[in-house]
Amino acid sequence: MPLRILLVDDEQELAGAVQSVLQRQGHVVDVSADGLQGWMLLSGELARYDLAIVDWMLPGLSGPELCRRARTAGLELPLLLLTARAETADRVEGLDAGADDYLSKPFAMEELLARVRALQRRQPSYREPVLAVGPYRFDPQTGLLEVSTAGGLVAIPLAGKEQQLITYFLEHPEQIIPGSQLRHQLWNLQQEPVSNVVAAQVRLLRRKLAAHGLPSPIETVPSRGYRFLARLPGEP
Amino acid sequence: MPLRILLVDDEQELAGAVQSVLQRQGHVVDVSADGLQGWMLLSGELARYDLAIVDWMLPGLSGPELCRRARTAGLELPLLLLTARAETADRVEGLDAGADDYLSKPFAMEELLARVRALQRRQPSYREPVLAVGPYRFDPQTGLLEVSTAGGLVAIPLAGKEQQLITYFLEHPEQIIPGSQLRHQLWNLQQEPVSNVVAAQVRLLRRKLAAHGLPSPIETVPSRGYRFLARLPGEP
DNA sequence: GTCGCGATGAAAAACAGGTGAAATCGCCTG
DNA sequence: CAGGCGATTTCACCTGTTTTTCATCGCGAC
Repeated sequence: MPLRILLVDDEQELAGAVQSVLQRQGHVVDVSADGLQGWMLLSGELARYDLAIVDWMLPGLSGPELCRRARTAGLELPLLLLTARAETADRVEGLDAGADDYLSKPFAMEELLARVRALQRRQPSYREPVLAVGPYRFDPQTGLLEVSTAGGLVAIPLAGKEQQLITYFLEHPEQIIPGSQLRHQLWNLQQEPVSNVVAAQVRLLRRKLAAHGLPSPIETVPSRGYRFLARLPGEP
Repeated sequence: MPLRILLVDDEQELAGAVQSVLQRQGHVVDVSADGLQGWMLLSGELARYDLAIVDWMLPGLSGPELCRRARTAGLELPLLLLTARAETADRVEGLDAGADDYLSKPFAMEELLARVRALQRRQPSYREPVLAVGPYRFDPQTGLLEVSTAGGLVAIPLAGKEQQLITYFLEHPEQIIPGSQLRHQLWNLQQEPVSNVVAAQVRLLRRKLAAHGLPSPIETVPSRGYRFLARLPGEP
């Protein structure tokens, strides 16, 4: 439910406000003030974004151009263009460039949020599938993690961040995931590296599982990261 | 996983900070304050770099020019350009010059780290192959060194530096490797010569193998260096 | 012998993560 | 609006491991 959002806008003040509003909604937001840099972030492997909000006028690379590039590169995420102009001609150009929606400044935050919600719902990627790996099954709809053990099925309600965390783990089972990577995807870039949020959150998740009598599927690989084991101790 | 990085930047303070942050990530970093010297290091045989981070404005040789030279010389390592905020207009030039990514100053360290990670992942050489020589097999993914002996297969988990060391040995089997070379590749240049880190680390590795009942494949060639023997004593 | 280089063991330093308690935050309720 | 509540983050501290240093030793070459 929380989205990984890229905001590309060079107007400091507005960008800051939008970022904070979106974050308040629980989303994780990166901000770039430059078109080219925004493109880098979008096309790079830094994080996988669920949505990009792009200003029309940008240094480095214009908004529509950015959209065009994104589409050319085969990126399918929803793109929302911001512009000061309301001309129909512009609108058409923006949509032609691959944007999914369009919002003219000034706009009410409420409207932005509404569009974000709409895009999120409408877009191809609105499948929030149930994630299942080994004995673990997480349903984002209910926020319930179900684990099938020898003794039967255990269902554990997870809190927000715990859900995000387990989602990431279930999407990358058996892989060693550096803590820094988790920090990027679940929290955001441009953040002080001095924080043990990840360790803390991992601990909460482990503890919650333990509270239900389950062994932790999250293994710590010293100095490399964490690994989610797709099987309960005691299976092939 | 740890990279050999060249940082070319003439701003003392920034360079120092970046270096220390990168080192804290386990990377090995050389710093050059001069474009020409940077080029020397990059093109020289002293060390093989996995990544170069180059400032745009440099004495001796400009950042883009350095990139161009590197590409012309057929070097394929990822190049990351640092630019000042104002130079937005000519960023394209940087990319044209062969840079893979760029970052505008000032930037958050966290973002630099993220990009470094991304480049590392994105670049052509993202296959971290399993190294195998004779009876030795090292899987960087798991950090496990597997040795097939007469009695079966022994798997030994290795710590960070041990992994780097064994990697280097497995990449240069049967060759006499001067200690100084190891010090360059695994620690860094411009370091006090008064240190026996290499000997100490070699010893730790030998000891760990011995603890698992294996004879040491690392032979000391007095006053010349070390040699990794690709066979267990008792084979042709 | 003694020089130089590397080996050694012990100790120190640096580090990564884990932990519990406490602070903070957003949100709901009275 | 205050108070409460759970979720999340921070803090200070602890622990085990890894890495480096130090002092010393051994050995072969001169």
